[in-house]
Amino acid sequence: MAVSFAQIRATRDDVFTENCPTRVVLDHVMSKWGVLVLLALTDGTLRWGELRRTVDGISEKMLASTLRTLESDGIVARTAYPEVPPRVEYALTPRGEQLMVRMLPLMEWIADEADDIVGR
Amino acid sequence: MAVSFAQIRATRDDVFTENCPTRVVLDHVMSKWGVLVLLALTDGTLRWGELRRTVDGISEKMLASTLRTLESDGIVARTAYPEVPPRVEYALTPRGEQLMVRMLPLMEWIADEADDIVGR
DNA sequence: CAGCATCCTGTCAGATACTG
DNA sequence: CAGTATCTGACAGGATGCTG
Repeated sequence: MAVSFAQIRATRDDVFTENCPTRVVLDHVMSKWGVLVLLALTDGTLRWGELRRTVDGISEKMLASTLRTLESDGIVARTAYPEVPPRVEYALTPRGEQLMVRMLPLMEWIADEADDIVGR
Repeated sequence: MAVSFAQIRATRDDVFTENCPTRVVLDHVMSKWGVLVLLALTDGTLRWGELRRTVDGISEKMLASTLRTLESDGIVARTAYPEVPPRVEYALTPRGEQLMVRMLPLMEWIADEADDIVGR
């Protein structure tokens, strides 16, 4: 295995402690809707309505709160154009891209194995 | 970027659809306690009590249900020894190790960036 | 020691309606 | 179009007590 957990723990010993920053980021980024929104943005900028349609089943409320969280974490960038009708675009920031580079192999594996795991 | 989301989507077009296997596995594996338990098991077998102490803040109920889910997904293996007092050990299965190989780089990045993201 | 059964509660998330 | 506001129910999750 390329990197062991002990290695992570060596540089940061509070990964398992409640209320440590790692857990907070973990909850934002690995949340049910968080991953799906990030995944949707991986291939490029999307508008609010496109996101809503792409992430099947997400409510407006959850989309809004997910986007706000990811934006305040500096993972997603929001750009509003002063037009009528309004146009707002969402994209990954450089930090968000760094994140997705690491998350995509994981997603790819899950997508491949899912049928076997759930058992169909 | 090594792998794009479009690439995943090409082999599996239902990633964004509700109630598809991918979403189920995603919910199990990326759940709040799921990741932490998996992380704890990455460096080797642990007993129930060790897991409980390692994953700070987890309740017995959540530990039990998390382990049952991961076991039924074939990601974690449970071994009970017929002794008094009872001894039960949990370890990653080969499938679980495959998963963690892909999750560790992500965890490492999150652990590194967490302080910056949360802003301390 | 390693759990399960039960009860209880707070939060999250869905539905609906409204607005700049 | 891109949201916000409010209400409500469901369920995640905690506390407690018990058992093989």
